[in-house]
Amino acid sequence: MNKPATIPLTPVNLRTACIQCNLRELCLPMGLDANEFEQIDGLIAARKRVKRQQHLYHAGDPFEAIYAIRIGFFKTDILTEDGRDQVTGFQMAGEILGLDGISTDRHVCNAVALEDSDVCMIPFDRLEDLSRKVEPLQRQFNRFMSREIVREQSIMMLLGSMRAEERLAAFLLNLSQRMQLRGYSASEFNLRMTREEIGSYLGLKLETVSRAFSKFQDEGLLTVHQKHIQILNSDALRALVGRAHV
Amino acid sequence: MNKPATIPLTPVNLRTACIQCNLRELCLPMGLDANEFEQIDGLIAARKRVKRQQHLYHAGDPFEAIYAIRIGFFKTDILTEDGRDQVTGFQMAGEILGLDGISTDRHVCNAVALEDSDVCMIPFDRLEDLSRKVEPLQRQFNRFMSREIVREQSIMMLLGSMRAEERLAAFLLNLSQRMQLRGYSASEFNLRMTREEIGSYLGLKLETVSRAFSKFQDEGLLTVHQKHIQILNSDALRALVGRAHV
DNA sequence: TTCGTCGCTTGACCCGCATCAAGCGACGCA
DNA sequence: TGCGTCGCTTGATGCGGGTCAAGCGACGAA
Repeated sequence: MNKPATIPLTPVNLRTACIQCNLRELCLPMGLDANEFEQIDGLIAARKRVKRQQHLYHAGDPFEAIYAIRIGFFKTDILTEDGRDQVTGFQMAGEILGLDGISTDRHVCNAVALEDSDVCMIPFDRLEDLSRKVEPLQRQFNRFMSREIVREQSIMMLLGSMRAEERLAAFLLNLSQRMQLRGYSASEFNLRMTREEIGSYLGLKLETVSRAFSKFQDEGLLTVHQKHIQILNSDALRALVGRAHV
Repeated sequence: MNKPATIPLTPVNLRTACIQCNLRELCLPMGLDANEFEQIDGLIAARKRVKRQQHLYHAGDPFEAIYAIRIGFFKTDILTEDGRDQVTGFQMAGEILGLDGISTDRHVCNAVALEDSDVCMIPFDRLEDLSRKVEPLQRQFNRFMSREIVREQSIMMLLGSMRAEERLAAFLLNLSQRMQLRGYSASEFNLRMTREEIGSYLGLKLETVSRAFSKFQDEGLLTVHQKHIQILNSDALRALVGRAHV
């Protein structure tokens, strides 16, 4: 459990952190008006750079803040003492890390950058204070929490009732959609995670993930070259996910 | 999709709803002091009786309130149009239903009573208003949301990395612990749900659940008679859940 | 009391995915 | 430029749990 060296803080003009951020329509302050933006001034305490493979926080660390991703890509995972390990999510720009720490005042997961990343640190007590004053912020925050609950429910559905290829198809479509939301191509992108991490997230072994990729490629649904994915037939992927079980 | 008749409202002295409730140390107002209890007066808009097999709400219904269970037992499930169906949780007294509806203003799950039940309806806008005034209520509510996130993460772990018997053992231990928290026996209780519902929750078929019960019984870990469970060796169950995968 | 239904148990069989194993290409480092 | 490592692919084999099927006991209705 060797923790990384202290993460350097980046000095920025935090008074305008959110207003100038081009993610504000995806992120926590989504939908706030100019006046409300003034009020949430000071929500961001710091920016942190997290290099690839570095931890943003560890399971068990005291919970003090949540983090909004400005740039980069993360995974969260849980490693139990008996060696069971599971990726619980992949997060990209505009998404929030650390919500699971609120319940026990300690982080439950590890958060690890899968590429060099940049996050906004939002001290939780400050967020609570502001949420009591700025109603739309309170509402947005509640929605983000609820959205996380819904997201996890859909993973439960996936793990509980889909077979390997359906899971991978669902995973790819989800990634594709989130890339598109951020202005990237929905059909062509680079995976940031390994086959093993995908498998861990989907409840599969890496070999099964690899085989499913190959099968999709053989069937002309997509092309894979290492981490580069090009989706050729997203309808077929959707059909896979949506098809009823006999 | 035949909806049940309107659920009858029970007239009660709602001004003292929480103060007089013996679940207040498990439920949302957990930890509030006398003064704060005064302030959250009016949080409960109504009580609802929900008879066994009746829906409290359906997936797709507009989200207006969350519900605190006073008496009874519920399941939540999702039924997708392609016939995939999954139980996403079982809820008992003091627990909160409906948090997943916040994100989209519509309920995502169905909530069905598995025995005659009694819930407190908490209109969500009223809760948001009060949360802005009563800081400990805000904190408790955030903790409940986060706790739901953590609960679902543990189900993800279970579905992603445990085998059938481990899943059932984890499920029984969890039930047992929650029974105990509510003053019931940890070692002897009646299941409210069918084998099929257990299986759906655990990502297994009902036959597999049944076989695992029989195996546990053969090994002397517990006795099963229909829905009546007596746990004889909870350490062995814990060992099953905790054991490392080779 | 009888009958029908529902939930559960148990057996037989089979399939999807895990497991084990070998090999290969990309990449980083000496 | 060569070598080691890491991530990935692919094949062979086995097993856990899904599927199909039969039967039974508890319970409710007539």
